[in-house]
Amino acid sequence: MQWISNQMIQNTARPRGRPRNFDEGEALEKATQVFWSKGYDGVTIDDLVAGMGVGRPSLYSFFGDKRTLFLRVLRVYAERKSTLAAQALLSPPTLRDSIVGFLRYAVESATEKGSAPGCLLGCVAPLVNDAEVRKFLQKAGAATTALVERRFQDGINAGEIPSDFPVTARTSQVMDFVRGLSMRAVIGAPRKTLLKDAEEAADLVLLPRCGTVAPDH
Amino acid sequence: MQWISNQMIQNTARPRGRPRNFDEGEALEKATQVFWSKGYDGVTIDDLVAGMGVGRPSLYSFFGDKRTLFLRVLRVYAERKSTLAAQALLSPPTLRDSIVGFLRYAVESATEKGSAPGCLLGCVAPLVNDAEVRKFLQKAGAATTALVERRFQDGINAGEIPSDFPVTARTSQVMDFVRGLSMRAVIGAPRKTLLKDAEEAADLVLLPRCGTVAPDH
DNA sequence: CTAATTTCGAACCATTCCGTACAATAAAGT
DNA sequence: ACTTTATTGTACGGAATGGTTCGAAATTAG
Repeated sequence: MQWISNQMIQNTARPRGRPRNFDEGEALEKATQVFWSKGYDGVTIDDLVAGMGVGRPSLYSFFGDKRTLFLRVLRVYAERKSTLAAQALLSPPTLRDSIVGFLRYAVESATEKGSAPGCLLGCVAPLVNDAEVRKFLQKAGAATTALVERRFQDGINAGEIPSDFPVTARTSQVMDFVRGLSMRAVIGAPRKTLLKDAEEAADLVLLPRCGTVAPDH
Repeated sequence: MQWISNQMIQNTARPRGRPRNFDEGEALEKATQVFWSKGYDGVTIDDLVAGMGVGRPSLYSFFGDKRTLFLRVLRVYAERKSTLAAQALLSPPTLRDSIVGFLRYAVESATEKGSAPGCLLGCVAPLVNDAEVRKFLQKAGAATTALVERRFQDGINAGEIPSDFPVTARTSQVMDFVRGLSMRAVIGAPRKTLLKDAEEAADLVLLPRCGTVAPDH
């Protein structure tokens, strides 16, 4: 009975020919770092070859050209990041901790040691002059925006904020803060500063409407 | 006495040899557009030659290489923009109009028809991997931050906001909104949306401290 | 009109870069 | 062992790119 063992016990049914010299996931991870640190237009194929540890012909045959690879990188990056963001946003019991956690996560991932500063989705991809990339970014942005908005709604339902809380406005403000904090990370703002500002931003967007400042005289 | 007329009446003392075929200021303006629309790494010398209307050897002899030209473009762009931003910020009599005007200007210049979306300083320059560029951006950012902060202080002195108004926090929040709104312009958000959000952002940052939302249960 | 000065435009060269072709290699199937 | 299949590494041809050279053009000084 041991003749099928390979396919049955493990899922490692060795394909057929010479085995690959790289792990697809790791290679994509490396590619992410390359694009992230050098920007789309700044990377050459040789950068990717060197950074991914994949031979040039293999790169083309498995990942296509630069644009195709970038779109794929973008998708897996967005997938992972969106998961973690949702986790940071939906795990805490209180609304304030959710918003703080969400913004803190944005800052932490934008100032991670060993990665490039900023955010691939929020800072570098927007500058790629490509309709499909733009479309993807709009879609991804709308998705996380919806997530934040829902969290605010839950906060209303839980009575943490009044029912007349301006949810949509505050939601896009949270998103703008994410963008602003990420961009500041890119130009070298220290993590500590950004973390403090993230907290203060959360406090701000949670402020209840209490009568606009008097626009008198 | 008419032999000095050229130098005295006009300031057009024709240098000596063949006259230039381009206006330096206009050429820099065109270069700005090129960098702005294609990003630093995305532009080639030929792009600049085509976009500026300056021959390739002239470009090198008058503006140096790409990096040098970019730094110069950055400086004149920052100069102009900072002037207009200060004007938008300091002209209105009320604090609210100042903040609204400031954010509106950011949105309008980031969604100008005929120019690339976003902001050369806020969106494309940060991605340039260059120490001098980064330093310049930090300096420019600090300068406009100081401008906003001073406007808040004036608002306190004028009694428009309470004296315990958290000036520094709100200032960096205004700056983050500028960045966020600009980035959204880059990914294609319509001007109308951004203008509305700018106004709401101004309302938010002007909100007086009125007790944080209860972090109970 | 001639000489001197400055800029322009075409062309050029070396380098980088992209995408692919081809033979060598490493495995599985028979 | 021999064939088949799949991947790797070298290496290549063509295109693009960066920076410069050089003669022609345009203008002023004498």
